[in-house]
Amino acid sequence: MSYTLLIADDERDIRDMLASYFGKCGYEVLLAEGGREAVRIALRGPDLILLDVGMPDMDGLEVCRSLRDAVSCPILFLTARIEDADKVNGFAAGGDDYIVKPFSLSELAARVAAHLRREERQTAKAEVKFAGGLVINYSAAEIAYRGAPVPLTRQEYRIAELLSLHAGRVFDKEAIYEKIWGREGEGSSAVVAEHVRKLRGKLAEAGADSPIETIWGLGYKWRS
Amino acid sequence: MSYTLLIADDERDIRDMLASYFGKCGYEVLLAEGGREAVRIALRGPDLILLDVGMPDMDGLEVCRSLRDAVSCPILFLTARIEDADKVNGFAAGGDDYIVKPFSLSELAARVAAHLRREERQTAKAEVKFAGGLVINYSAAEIAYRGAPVPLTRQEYRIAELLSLHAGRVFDKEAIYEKIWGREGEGSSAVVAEHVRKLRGKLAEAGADSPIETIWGLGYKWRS
DNA sequence: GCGTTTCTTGGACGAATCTTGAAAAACGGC
DNA sequence: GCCGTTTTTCAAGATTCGTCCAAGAAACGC
Repeated sequence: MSYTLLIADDERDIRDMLASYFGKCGYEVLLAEGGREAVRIALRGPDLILLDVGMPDMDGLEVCRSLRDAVSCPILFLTARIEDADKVNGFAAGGDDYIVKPFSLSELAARVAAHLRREERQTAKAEVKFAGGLVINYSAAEIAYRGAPVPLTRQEYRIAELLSLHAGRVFDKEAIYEKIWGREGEGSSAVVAEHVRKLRGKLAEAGADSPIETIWGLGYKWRS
Repeated sequence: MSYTLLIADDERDIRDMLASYFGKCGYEVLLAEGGREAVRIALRGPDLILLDVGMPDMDGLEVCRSLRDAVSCPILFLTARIEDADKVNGFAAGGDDYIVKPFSLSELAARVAAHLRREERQTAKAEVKFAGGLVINYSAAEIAYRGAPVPLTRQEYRIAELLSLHAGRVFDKEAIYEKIWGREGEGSSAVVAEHVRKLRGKLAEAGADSPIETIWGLGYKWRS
């Protein structure tokens, strides 16, 4: 399961450098060249956002403020401004970390990983009950309906896991494919659709009414 | 609701200074003079832990490792060690932040607040409320009026999303078309107008008075 | 190796959605 | 109040999207 980063910086060199570095680390990378673009792309739901503070069209702080209510992922500022007051402003805008250029890539990577790990720790409960008698045991990778385990294949389970962990959030088929397969693919949407069909079939067979809803033209979501 | 911090440092001056500062900020403060004591007190479940790396009886990293599975709160390292490798070690040990001495109190306070805020955000839904009882949940791609979701099609939702994110700004029809369809088109204005009509219709049907205003000769805007 | 399970791909169908064109209404300047 | 322009409305055709099925490919356990 791969994480998606959104990197927003107006300087092409930095953007490319970060993209290639995190790409090599196994992350999916989305790029934005400016603040407005960052806001738009952020709605695709990255797992973490790296935001340059000084961008010409829309200030990073401003981007952060306008996103804060809409997306819940960690937002890390990158900046050359070193003053305390600047840092405090960054946090006040809703940022989760403030990294001063020039930064070392290893430290940046460690911080990114730490924030992602924290996100995961939040949701790392062994067992979660969902409406309708469905219970998912994430550590055992098992879904049960009224005590009886539902036999799922790997991809089916992973899709259920992804959607259920973010219950209520809409994922389009490409996003699901990228998260689970860790790469982009052309026939991705058909593959995902097929697995969702199987998954629904097995859940229905077990007697549960499927918690996976189709949002026409947008994707799937786990009923919350 | 006041948060409880655990501050672990073997130097009495620093401990007292931090305790008094965060005490004034309204936090409950627990103090530990060494690593072993920190582990013991941490089990009382503070909301956040400030951990000195260099303590005589038990290294901060060690403390962190032994706590990580037991407590899920953020752990912030305080240290004079500035090397990248040290920082990376800190994060690898399960730390959530790494703050180099001498640090400014305002920055430290901002970081503490950011980590606590993040904990809280986990439970909060990502929703934005607009005037007139309209609520948009961007991650669920859903618009609700007085709790009842308004069934929108893809393009309708996207237009609402675009306009609401930049409430108050006027978009002409070509601009909307380019943002959403990602290309230029000739009949674009008619297409957009049609979708806006449908969108208004559905919002009106749900009972909400449409937040989309027509600026004659210029385009549309979301009432702010 | 061999058989079984799981994954992936392609195509057909129906339904939901999008787009288009033309006519009616609204607006603003004069 | 009239006229050109812009917006709104309506209905029908075109397109996209999701579901389903079946068969081939790949991975897996033994």
